[in-house]
Amino acid sequence: MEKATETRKERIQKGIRHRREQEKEELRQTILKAAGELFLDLGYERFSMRQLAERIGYSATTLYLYFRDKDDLLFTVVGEGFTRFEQQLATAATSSNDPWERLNALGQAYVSFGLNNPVHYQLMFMQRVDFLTQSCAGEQPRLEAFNVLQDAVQYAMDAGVMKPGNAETCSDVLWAMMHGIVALAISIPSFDRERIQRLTTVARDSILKGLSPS
Amino acid sequence: MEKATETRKERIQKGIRHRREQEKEELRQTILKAAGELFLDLGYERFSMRQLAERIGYSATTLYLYFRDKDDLLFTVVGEGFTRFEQQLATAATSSNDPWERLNALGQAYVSFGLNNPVHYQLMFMQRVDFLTQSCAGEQPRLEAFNVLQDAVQYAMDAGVMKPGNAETCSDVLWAMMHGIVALAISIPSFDRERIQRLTTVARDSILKGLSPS
Amino acid sequence: MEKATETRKERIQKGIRHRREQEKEELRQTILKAAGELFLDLGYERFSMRQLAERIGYSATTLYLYFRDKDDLLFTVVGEGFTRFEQQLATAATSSNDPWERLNALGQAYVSFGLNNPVHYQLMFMQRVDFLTQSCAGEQPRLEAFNVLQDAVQYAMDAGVMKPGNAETCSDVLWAMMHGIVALAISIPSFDRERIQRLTTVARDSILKGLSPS
Amino acid sequence: MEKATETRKERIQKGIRHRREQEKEELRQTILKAAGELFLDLGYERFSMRQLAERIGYSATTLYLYFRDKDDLLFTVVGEGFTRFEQQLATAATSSNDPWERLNALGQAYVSFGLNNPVHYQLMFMQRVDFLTQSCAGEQPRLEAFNVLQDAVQYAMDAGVMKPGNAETCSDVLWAMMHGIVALAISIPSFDRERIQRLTTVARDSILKGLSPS
DNA sequence: CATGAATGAGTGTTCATTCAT
DNA sequence: TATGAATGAACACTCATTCAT
Repeated sequence: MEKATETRKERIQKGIRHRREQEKEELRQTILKAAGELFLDLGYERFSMRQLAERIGYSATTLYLYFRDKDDLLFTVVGEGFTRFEQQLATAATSSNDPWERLNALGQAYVSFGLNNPVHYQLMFMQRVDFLTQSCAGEQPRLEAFNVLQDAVQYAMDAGVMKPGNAETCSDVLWAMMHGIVALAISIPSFDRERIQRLTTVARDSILKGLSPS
Repeated sequence: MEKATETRKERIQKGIRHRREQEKEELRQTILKAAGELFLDLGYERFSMRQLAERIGYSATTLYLYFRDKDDLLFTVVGEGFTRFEQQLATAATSSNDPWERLNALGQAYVSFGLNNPVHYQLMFMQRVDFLTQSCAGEQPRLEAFNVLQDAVQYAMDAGVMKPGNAETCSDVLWAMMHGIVALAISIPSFDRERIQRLTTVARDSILKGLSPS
Repeated sequence: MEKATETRKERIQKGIRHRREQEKEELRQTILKAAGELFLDLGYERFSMRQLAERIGYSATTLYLYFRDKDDLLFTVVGEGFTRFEQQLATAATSSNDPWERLNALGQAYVSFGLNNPVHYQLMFMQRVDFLTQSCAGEQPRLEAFNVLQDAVQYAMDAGVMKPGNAETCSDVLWAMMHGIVALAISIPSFDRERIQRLTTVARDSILKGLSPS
Repeated sequence: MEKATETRKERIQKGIRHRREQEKEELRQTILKAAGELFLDLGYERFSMRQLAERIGYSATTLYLYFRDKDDLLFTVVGEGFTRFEQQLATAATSSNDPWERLNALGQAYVSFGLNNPVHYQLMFMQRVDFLTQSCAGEQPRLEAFNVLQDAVQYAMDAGVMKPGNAETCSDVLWAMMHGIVALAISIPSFDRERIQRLTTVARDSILKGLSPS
């Protein structure tokens, strides 16, 4: 009977623990979400822990229960962005077996991610590039996300639809093109949606044609 | 003799005045140089007048003898960069009458400027784009520097060596390509000199081929 | 029993909360008191938050937990003074139905307030008169405190014990007399208690006699 | 002949010296005048040596050739005010042999000085009373300026037109009345010229009547 | 006589962070 | 778990003042 009681207690405790963890995770997500919005509102430099706390209705101290310090919070936000980024690239990379279509999908995914997540994109590729290059403890370097691009290039070369050459270099060209587009779109107000659309289209056609075997 | 003496005095005073102005100008340049580096190290917001002062070995107060405030200092740094940038683009734009060579020269000039002046480039195009878009008092908007690029594109289209289309869009494609190259080169350490060299070469060949009439 | 325990907990928590609020209020009052003294010592502009902090043995940052900024702090100090001032005048104004006694009581109250609260008086009427004239948000202008004086004058005129005339002007005369006495008493050390006493007595007798119907 | 030559030299030097002293004195006066205006424009606290220098077109350093420091300059400005103040009171004190007219003239002179020289009056009697009470080296204390007032009161008492009593106290009453009027006029915007005029008239009539023998 | 260059001390204010509860 | 209280460090900027020339 004692055993049973203990089991029951355990079960209850387990349940409580589970609920608590869930609640904790929920607040954590709330913080991360609000942090992203605040970055968007105030820009990277003006972002402050106090304002973040005020926005979510908790005390500033509470934030430190979930993140070691400001950089830890920031790193997590960026990390989240990378995860989504990698997922979307990976999805695009497997969307088609046609080499051109695959590359096209990758480009589309890249630019879309940048335009739809300007805050994260800026943090990841423009303001805190250090997070990109120095991998966090125990994880693969974030830079490897671009292997899928290089693989797709190699795939296209092997298939003979792209003129042969250094796959890394070709991949770099594509990356530079995409990054240039997103960076300009994010930074410069006069690049409105339509101008970006035209730019993207012509860039894609040109670059693909340029990389085709002559 | 009195006259002569006075003349000598005058000459001496002139010399002194000249030396003083020169010293003043030297310190001004020292400040600007150090400011650029510090801006690059820390970003705009974290850049601090005190740190700058300490770095050049002067008191913080002294900085205000040379620049009205932080923004004035930054604006001057960026402004200098723009002036050099525009000059180099303009030189490139008149270097040849052959449309392709002209575009090529422009691209070369753009990328070279970025690689040789990473501090200014980041400030101009990556961190304080607001200075690019909102022209300073009484001057043309800095954005017009890119008219030379668009003009060169139009020139190539008119000459029939580039496939016809929207000159602005084609110019945007070139700009995005160049900006992407420079931005990656500046931000990401693994982009060493040779990798950039290969990237630049392939990018130029591809993009020009891609924009040629089919 | 559980219930009882909870109740006890609650009572304790309530007590703690109460004590905290009390401590907080105490520090607030400490700040206000020290601020008044420092304002008086240094004048408004030379008054500094840092010096105040040092004087009360707290860090400067702490002050901002209790007052939004320097002006808020000052405004609170002055506002407190006004409240007490108005109360004392109001009490005096209702102390008697005899017109002369009422005026006398008002004068007594005014001068007493000034002599007993030199810090507040100086802030209110000598250094930050702007707070007097421009009413704070949503409140009546502080200047209306003097309506009681003018009313008492009108009351005396209506009763025929004061020679008829412009009530505002007569009220101004009384105000000027009282303000002059307090200002000299506060500012000039050689005006000791006895000299002030003699001055006040003669001033009262003279001014009342002077305002009587001939 | 040598002697004559020397005499001539001396005369010339004397002349030069004289001219120099004159120029020096002129600049000194220029500074003092500008200082007064700047006090009026900015108020006592915001007054700054740099702005004063800029206003007169000299370098800030130059001010220190004429005044030891800011307080010295301030003291001189106040001292000038006192000199004018004393002169005007003295003139009024000798304007008539009729006791009432003399007192009246003194009151008029006092209030006029305050209204016409609000900057100096504020410095002298409201903001830097320390200059009033602590006499500067080798001079009589400024407070003695009020002896003329007390003498006039005594004169009136001796003549039997003012009710007998303590001359100092009666003088204090008059001073308080006058100071109150000027202080309110200077500090409170709603005291416009006409209101002050009415106030002054009634105050004079009342106080004089009040002080008359019953 | 006059000044340009320079500075230390100080201002109000915000920040990330800690600690006791 | 959450927080209120508190703080040291830093920020941009202004001031009165000095010193060599």
